[in-house]
Amino acid sequence: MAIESNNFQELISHCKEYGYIFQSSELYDGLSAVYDYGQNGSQLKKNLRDVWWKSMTQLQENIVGIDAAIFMHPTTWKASGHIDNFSDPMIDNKDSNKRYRVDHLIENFAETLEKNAGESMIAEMEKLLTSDDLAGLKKLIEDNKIKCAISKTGNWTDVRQFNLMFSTEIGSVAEEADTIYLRPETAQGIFVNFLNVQKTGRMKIPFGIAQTGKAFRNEIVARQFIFRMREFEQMEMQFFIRPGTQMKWYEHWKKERMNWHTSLGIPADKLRFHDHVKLAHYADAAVDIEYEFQFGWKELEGIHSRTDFDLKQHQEYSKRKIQYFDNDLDEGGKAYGNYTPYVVETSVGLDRLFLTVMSQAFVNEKWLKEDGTEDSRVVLKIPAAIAPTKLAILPLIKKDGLPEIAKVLMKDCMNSFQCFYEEKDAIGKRYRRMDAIGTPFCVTIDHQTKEDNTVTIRYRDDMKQERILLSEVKNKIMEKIN
RNA sequence: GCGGAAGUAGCUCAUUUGGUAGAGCGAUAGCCUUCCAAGCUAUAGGUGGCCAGUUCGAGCCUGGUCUUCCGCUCCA
Repeated sequence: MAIESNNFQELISHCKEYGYIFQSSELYDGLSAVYDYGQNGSQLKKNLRDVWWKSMTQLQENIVGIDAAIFMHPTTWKASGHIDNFSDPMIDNKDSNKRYRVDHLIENFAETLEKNAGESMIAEMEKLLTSDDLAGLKKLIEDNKIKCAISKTGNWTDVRQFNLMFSTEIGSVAEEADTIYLRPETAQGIFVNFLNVQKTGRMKIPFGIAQTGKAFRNEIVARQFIFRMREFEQMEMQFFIRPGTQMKWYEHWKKERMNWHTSLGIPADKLRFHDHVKLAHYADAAVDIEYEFQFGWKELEGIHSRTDFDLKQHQEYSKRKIQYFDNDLDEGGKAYGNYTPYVVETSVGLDRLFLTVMSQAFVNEKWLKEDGTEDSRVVLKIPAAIAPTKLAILPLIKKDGLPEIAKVLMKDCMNSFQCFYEEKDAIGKRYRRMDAIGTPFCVTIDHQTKEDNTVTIRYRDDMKQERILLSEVKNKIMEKIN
């Protein structure tokens, strides 16, 4: 993969230098793969979340939002399959230092055997996996003389268990405390609330439940800045539908979600669908919307047809009936009656969306001035609707009554959108600072303002300026950010 | 987690074989300035990532550790 690491490095530095993203606990040398959002980053992130929330709830007749807790009953994760499937036994080859998932290693080997021998080996492996017999798995590998593909040796470490879920205790008395997990995905908070929302909201299928929130995964390796973090935020929506209609809705949401990303200003040629070849245990169709980051095409959002797997699992583990009674009539004139709804999920990583927007917005511009010398600026061309600060209000100089006029405008605008006031330094320098944090509009108050009540409005993207009435500033900005 | 590389001021870097750290930019305060960074003055800011060891003496040598980057690996 071609890596333009310089550009990506510049973006990471820029994020820190201009208050977008800091490494967590940097004062204490940082915590690996955990990041904090700074004064500008937190506002951008909030704006992205708000835009998503509005598009998925307010603008949808049949989708409502919830905010489920991060802590959930431990049985949730048994039902969802995370306790069994979210932890993988791994083994390392000591000579090549290559690490394998034990099940992949054995499966690949079994495929090279005759049919019967291979199948009995898989069966043996399944038994050992189910009983968490790590020593037995190692013995199986050694007895069959399974070799590392790179070093060609059988010099293996012990089999070790990697659990991707973080655990902690609930209850302050240690002996009586129960182990609970930090949710590795937000989806289960929706599934366990399906009946609550459906009944109290009198929701009729098809309908959706949306939520945003933190999820936690103890990744073995977490890299690429905020692309893969141990603590991250998901924005997801579970759409509950009549069984048999899943492909229709799957296609519907594929289209909707792709359109949403392009409406955010992400160019279509930097986005693509990537179908999952190997499906997760719950899905009958799955696709990723990928963005072309500097480090390659990577998943931004997942759209999954999850069937009725999750609701059925929770029904089984909770021993409560999770069904929907559908009064609509089918083609034969009969009510559809009771069934477990199918689910189509859309799930986007907020942090990844943030990184996408920043990657797209970050531009290092260079050009020649009239006298032939080079000029440059670093600018974040963040769409005005989501930019952290919308308007900078700048008195040309800090005397002659100009700051007073500027402060009146500031007071008038700050209730409607994020403003920033600055009277220090030359005007060009202030423009550059606003470019660097992505402020789309600057308004400069000068001496002419005192005569005819006009100001200069300067646009970030093309650096063009125009003269407008002071009284029009607020409405003009409101127009541009909506 | 394994292998490789790196870590000096907010940023970019310097400090020629070990002798107790400097610059530019930036920041802050003031002056000057009527529209695209680079006019003047002053000030602040570093226990050289952290902890040990060797040495009379360590930013520089050794070990450990933390973090970052690259490769492997993993990714519901």
